[in-house]
Formats: sequence, C-alpha cells, structure tokens
Amino acid sequence: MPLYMTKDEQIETFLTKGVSEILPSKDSVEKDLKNGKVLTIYNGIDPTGPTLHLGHTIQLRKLRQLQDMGHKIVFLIGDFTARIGDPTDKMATRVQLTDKDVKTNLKLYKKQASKFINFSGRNAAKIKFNSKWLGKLKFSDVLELASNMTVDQMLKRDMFKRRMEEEKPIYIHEFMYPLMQGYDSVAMNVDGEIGGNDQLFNMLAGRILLKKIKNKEKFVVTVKLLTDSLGEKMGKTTGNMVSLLDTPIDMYRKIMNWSDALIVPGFELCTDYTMSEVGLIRQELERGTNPRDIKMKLSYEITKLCSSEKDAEKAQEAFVTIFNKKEVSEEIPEIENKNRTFEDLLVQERIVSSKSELRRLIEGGAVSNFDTKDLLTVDTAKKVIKEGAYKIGKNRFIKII
RNA sequence: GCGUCGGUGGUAGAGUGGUCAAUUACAUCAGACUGUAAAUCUGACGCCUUCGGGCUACGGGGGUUCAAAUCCCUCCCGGCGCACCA
Repeated sequence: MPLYMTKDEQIETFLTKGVSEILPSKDSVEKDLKNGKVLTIYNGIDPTGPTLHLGHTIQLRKLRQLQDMGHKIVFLIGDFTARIGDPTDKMATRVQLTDKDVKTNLKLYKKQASKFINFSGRNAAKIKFNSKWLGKLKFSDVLELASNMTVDQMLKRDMFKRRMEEEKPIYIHEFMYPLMQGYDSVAMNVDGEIGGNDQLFNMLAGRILLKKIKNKEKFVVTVKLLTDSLGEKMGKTTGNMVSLLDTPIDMYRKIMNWSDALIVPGFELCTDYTMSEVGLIRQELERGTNPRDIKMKLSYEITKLCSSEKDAEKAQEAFVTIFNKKEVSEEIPEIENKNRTFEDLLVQERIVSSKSELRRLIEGGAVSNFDTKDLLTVDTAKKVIKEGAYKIGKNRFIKII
C-alpha cells in the first residue's frame, strides 16, 4: 500500500480492494478500525502442500495492510487442522497427512510469507501453530465445543449437502473441522480474521464460538478468489496454481497464460495498484489496447512482488526472447549430456515422465531444435546429442552442453 | 448384526465371459490458429519395446475357464433399509 495514503484511505482500501464479503458489516468493521484501538487479526493456512501460491498472497497482502496500520497480525499455520483435512472443496474425503508431511511443508512457509508480511521490526507478525492448543484439548473439551453448533447448521453447508445427496460418506471428524478452525479464534482471542471466501463457513464457526464463549464479535473479511477461465479455484488441489516457489520465468509465463478475463482481477487482487489505477487498466482494455501488453505489465508486477524487480526484468526479457522472438535465452536451463542419449537425458532430468511420453511428443511434432526449428525424429532421440537448445512442447526448454 | 446395492483409469461415469489398455465427458499434454492466451479445430492420453510385441492394471486375496473388469468363494471399504441401543 502506498505510503502517501491517509489513514482513512488505507482503511477504505482495506475494506474494498479485492474484498468479497465482510461480517458483521462493512460499517461496523470500519468503526472498529477507526477507533484507534490496536486489533489482533489473523489468517490461517493449512500446510497441506510444500508451497504457498498466489492465492495465499492475496490474504497475506491484506494482513500487511493491517500491519501497516499498526495492528497486530498473526500468521497461523494449521498444522493440526491440516491433518484432518478441510472438507470445503473436496468431493471426497482428503487423505490424512502424517506428522512428517506437515513438518516438511511448513518449513518453507515463513520464508515464502516474509515477502508479503513483516516478521521483524517493531510490529512483527507472529507465527502460531494451532497444534499448540488443539492438541491439548481433552475429549470433554471437544464435547463442550461441539455443543455450540448443531448438526443442522453443519448440514446447511453446500459441501455436506451435496455429499448427502450423492450418497457419499461424511465422517464425524469432518464436522469437527469448522469447530477446530473456529476454536483457533477463541484460543488466540482475536478481533478479526481474513480468509478466502471459500473459507466463509469455517470462519463463521469462529464467530459463533467466540460469541458464545467470550461474548466477542469477531469480524470476518473474505477476499475474492483468483479463479481461472472456468471459474475453478487456483489452488493447491486443482493443480493450476502459480506457486511462490516457481522460478520467476515460470511465474511470468504462467501469468501470461491466464485468460484475458483475469487481467483486471489480477491487478486488483495481486498487485499494489490502487482501485483507481485498476480502473484505468480496465479502461485501457476497453479502449482496445492489446491485452497482451497489459498482461505483460501484470506478469511483471506480480513477479516483482513475489521475488524482485531484477528477477521480474530478467523474466520479462527471457519471455520476450523465447516466446516472441523465438530465440535462445540464457534463462533456458542447461543440462550436461554426460554421454546420455536424448531420451535418457530427458527422462532422467524429469523433463518428460517416460520414454513413451517423449515418443508421443515427438510423433506429435512437439520436439524441435530451437535454433534450426528442425523436428526431432524418434530415431535421433535414441542417439547422444552433444549440444544444442531444444524445445519440448510449448514451454519446456533445455540447452544441452 | 441381517438384508440389499455398490467399489473401474486424474475425476465423473459406461462396460457384465473373448473384438477391453477398457465407450464417453471433463481435466491434462501436443499440433494448427493467435496477441502469450482464451475460444475453436485436430491428435495423443498405463509402462517398456529390437515396433513384431511384451508386461502391469478394473477394492485385496483365492478359484472356475482355452479366455475374467465381467462368473464363484472370501476378506476389506462405502451407500441405503431393517434390527440392536446397557
């Protein structure tokens, strides 16, 4: 958020940019933010995969806005809840994670998140793990907690309703999930929570519990989700995500591959552009400016925020070189051939998953020498190729040295 | 516990003895087109292969058969109904 903003502008931005829904209401949260009290707000992430993705950054950036306004923010890692699995958008029951999975996954989280929120300085963000309190609950505590919500409230959830209709199993522990997540709010005694709008139900459970147990009105701000062209969530489970661990060039390329409809939401959700600047982008598109150029700006901005200005520049250059000019860029990964045949090399370096896959790609005319544009044949792939840049499909490139 | 229906590839969902590595749709990958795309069209979509074929797969195990995703037995798991409920 630009530093020149007044406090009121900051609050307005927080309450509107990328926001989907606010509970109990925008007005009441606005009042809370304006009365000068320091609030505690958190965002929880379940460490179900090794990386954070672009969707997470939307929420983290929201937290950052609050941090800049002087509020206390908590980055909660749901190491306990991750083991149960959020039933939110899984049609089937998620495989439970082991302790080890969880530990491995959360290792990198702080590092990734630190691009977006401050973990040091005067008003440092805190990291908390919900196993700390959830792991301590006794069965009697759990029962008491469970007595705060009815089966009917649970069954109102779309997800569960659908599963009932489809005669799919619903396990009791899945009912416990919203309770556990809700208990996080109670244990940390927070004033507010930020999350994606798919998390609304879980966050509401926290509101219910906090109200019943501590008579406190927790506010909930849900942000819009970044969806792909088909309205699918860009998430870990769906596989179409931009990971924060992607190389800058991969990230840049993936964003360029977004459908044009995502340009404006992309600016709103993932960059520091103000709402009026986002409005200008929209106008530019309407005036007929080539969407590609605007999308390049978007890719650049996002890549910059996720790594650095320098990386973004490099990524952009590489993108132009490889995809526009179709020339070899120095960003193409180099691989020593070590006297391996072309197919062995690609399989061993995991560029392709099997020789069969490579054969299909070759037969489909997808593998070519990047300089001469000559298509590779199945026979030459069985030979040792000493050097040269090769293109495998749309976006796999290697330079053999 | 009894009865009944069901468990198929990343997902949904056909197939009920050979022509099934398994129709179809979605997802995925590639080619064409383009503005990087998206949409559209085309093709591919288990692994290995000396390109003849070989191997592994339809919940697990065992069996019948020249031949099983398909039939039988058994075990595991799920839905529904009934029963039980100190």
